[in-house]
Amino acid sequence: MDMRDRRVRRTQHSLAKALIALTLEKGYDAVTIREITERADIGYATFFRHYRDKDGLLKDVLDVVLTEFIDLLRNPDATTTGPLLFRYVEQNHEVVRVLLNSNHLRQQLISTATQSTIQEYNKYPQSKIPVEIAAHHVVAASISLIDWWLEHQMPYPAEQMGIIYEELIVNATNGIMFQQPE
Amino acid sequence: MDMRDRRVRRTQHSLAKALIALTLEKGYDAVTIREITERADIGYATFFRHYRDKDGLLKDVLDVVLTEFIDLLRNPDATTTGPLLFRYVEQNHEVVRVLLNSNHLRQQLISTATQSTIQEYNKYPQSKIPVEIAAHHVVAASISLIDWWLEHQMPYPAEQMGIIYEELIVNATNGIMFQQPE
DNA sequence: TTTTTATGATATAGTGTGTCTCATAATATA
DNA sequence: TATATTATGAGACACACTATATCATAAAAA
Repeated sequence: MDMRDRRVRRTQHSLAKALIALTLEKGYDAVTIREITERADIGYATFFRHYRDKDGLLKDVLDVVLTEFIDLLRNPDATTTGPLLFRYVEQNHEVVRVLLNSNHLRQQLISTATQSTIQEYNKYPQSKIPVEIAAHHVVAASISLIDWWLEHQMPYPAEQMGIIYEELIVNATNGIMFQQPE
Repeated sequence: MDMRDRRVRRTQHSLAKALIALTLEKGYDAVTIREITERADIGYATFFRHYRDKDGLLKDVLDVVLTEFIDLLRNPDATTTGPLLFRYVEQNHEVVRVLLNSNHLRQQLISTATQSTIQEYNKYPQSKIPVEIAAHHVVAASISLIDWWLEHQMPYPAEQMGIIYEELIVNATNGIMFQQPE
């Protein structure tokens, strides 16, 4: 499919917008391809000329955000600040909600970011707690916190959530992992 | 359906075992009712004489474990010890894996246990971090840790996981929530 | 042994997926 | 602008799964 063709861009854009809207309304699993094409006002068969199945469309929609998001979640030391992370989530809140609603992509996000964090932790002295567990804990807890925030209609500002994130997750874990170096 | 009838007990038990086995093999969502009845060697139509749908069977299978599990997850202060929690998970690891594999029941577990934990936290002095956030953090992180342990074939003994749970989650969070009372 | 009832087998209607074909309209290109 | 290209819409189709209904039979309770 030639993305320079205006029709192709229009079709894929309509399908993407419909998937996001429907997923926010009733959850990813409950959305059917028929509904997507009806909402997008696109022929049913046309869907399969662009994507293998529903997951194919989802992957395409979230490709960019998934990469950026993983970058923000790795290195939970000094590289990324909490407020930065939560401002990003706020700006992309619809797409991030769709992302976290998908079991498969959520797990992919966690395992990729965990691997990065393990590398980061291995640079520093060890602790009683296995690095793989601490890394998974930090990443999974971060996603849980973001998920809670989005599912509760973002009741606190992004700056405050960023500070809470740093205290409750980053500092709390680092305090246990890297206790007084001498 | 009369549970005193031997045939009823046999049918429901076969369906339950088949659901657990198939879910562990390929994930809950991928399991069809046809597969369940074939694996259980039960007529397809018979399934619906006992359960409305797949979720109905799942609910029945996990009813007891869900209740016990919620009790173990609430009150993360002194009532439940980490080793006790992880020994329980170990003894019921197959059913717990099925439980955590279901989006719906996982969320129900988190929100119920979170509510209990909020009550517990409200007995003590406040902190900069909202109680609802801290409670959700503790519960969600506990489940993430358990999930990691089960999905990695329980590489560490339950006792050690219990200690890690207390350090990484309970103590770390309480240390931030209830900093020196004087 | 007799009565009750859960089960198996089968048919059926409804819904969603994924593929295919053909006429048409939108687009790119010369 | 004219022409060739190609994405689209509409419809038919095979397939899989859900959910319900019926009836003879086997298993259980009484």
